[in-house]
Amino acid sequence: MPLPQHLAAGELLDALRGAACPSSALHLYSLLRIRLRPTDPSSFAWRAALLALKPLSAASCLPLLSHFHAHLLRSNLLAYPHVASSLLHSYSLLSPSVAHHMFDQIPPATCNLVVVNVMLASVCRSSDLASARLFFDGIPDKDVVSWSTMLGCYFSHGRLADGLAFFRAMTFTTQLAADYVSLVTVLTGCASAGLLPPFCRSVHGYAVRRCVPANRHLGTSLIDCYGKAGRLDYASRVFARVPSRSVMHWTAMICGMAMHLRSDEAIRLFEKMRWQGVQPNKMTFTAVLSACGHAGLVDQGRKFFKLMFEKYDLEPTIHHYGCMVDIFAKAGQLEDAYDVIKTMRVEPNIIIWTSLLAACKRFKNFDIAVEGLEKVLAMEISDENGGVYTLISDLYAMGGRWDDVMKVRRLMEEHNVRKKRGSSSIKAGEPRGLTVSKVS
DNA sequence: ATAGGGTTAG
Repeated sequence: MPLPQHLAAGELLDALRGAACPSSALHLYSLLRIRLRPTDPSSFAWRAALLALKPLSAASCLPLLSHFHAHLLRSNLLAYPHVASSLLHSYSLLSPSVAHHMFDQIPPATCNLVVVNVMLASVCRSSDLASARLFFDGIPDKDVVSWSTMLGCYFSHGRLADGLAFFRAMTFTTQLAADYVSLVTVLTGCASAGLLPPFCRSVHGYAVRRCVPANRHLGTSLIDCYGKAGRLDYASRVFARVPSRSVMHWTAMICGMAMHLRSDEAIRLFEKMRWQGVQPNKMTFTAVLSACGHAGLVDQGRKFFKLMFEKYDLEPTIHHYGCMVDIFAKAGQLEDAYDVIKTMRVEPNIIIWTSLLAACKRFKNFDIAVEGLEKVLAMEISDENGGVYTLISDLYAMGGRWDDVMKVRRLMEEHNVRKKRGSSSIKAGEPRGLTVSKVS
């Protein structure tokens, strides 16, 4: 980047806004500081500080950030809540414990609700649900951001019923109007659980009754939620009423179709979207490739996979490779599936190997399974992937490798014991009084 | 006007 020595303060601000890397941001900021030296920290100065802070949380640059922190403290800019909240936000992305420490140092005059909400989000990301709830309960004048942060925390901890109850408490016991972000949060929670359509309908109804302004995020979430809950009719209705459909709307719709095995409709939608000049993104390709997998459309899948990087210049991710392995594996083309794994440019994960192994079992091919068996056994197998042990042991039995069968059976037993103990200890340790009825 | 919560996948 050329040194913009000649730039005026306003132009430096613009350059700072575009700065992508920490060093260029700090460099521009120091130039700006020289420009601003005669004047005291003004609104102009702290705007610059905010812009310089953004790139500092993008990379892992804790030392740089601490350095900048010291400067902000010296120049008294940290007294501005805007600056303090941004710095806290940057810290919380790099190191939650440092963020916590900084929060304790913030003087009361600076610590407004925005600062507190940033800290709440940090606690939600890095602590357990109980600590987050304790922090939330301690906030005196909660606003809609405090509530939606806590709401998202329930869902990210997999506590769907509690999340929904919390949402109801928010709408019934406070005067706060849910905005589109809180609705997107609750809809995403419903969607990830594949919850029954009534939940989506009641959230949708709330949005209509309370005239929450429709925007593309809300529309996308509604389509996504209805689609995943299996109400493709409702999803289509929302989709049809979107004035200018973005790639996110299309993708949510295609995904819903793919998920409920309406593969030909998913593919038709995909082609229609392209025909209307909308550029598919990585998610769109994941959705359409999974549709091909479900329907056993090998050639279509191959075609779309090629299209993705040849026409749209998108680098395949592990999800796309996973879809391709699935497409070949389900069709019994085990060599092709194995070939994808061997040539892919990402490290294959347990899902991908499992997909191949399941097909090897179904099509009785031990030779192709051998490498996968060893790879999977070398991986960390989480409780939710526990079923893979049975698959592995069945495959070894199929190959006549009885020593390995015994070895896996032993691993399985250890795994089961650990699993049982683990889940019971979590239940016992869980705080009880943490229900929404406590919310005033 | 400027800071904080959400973003689709197997």
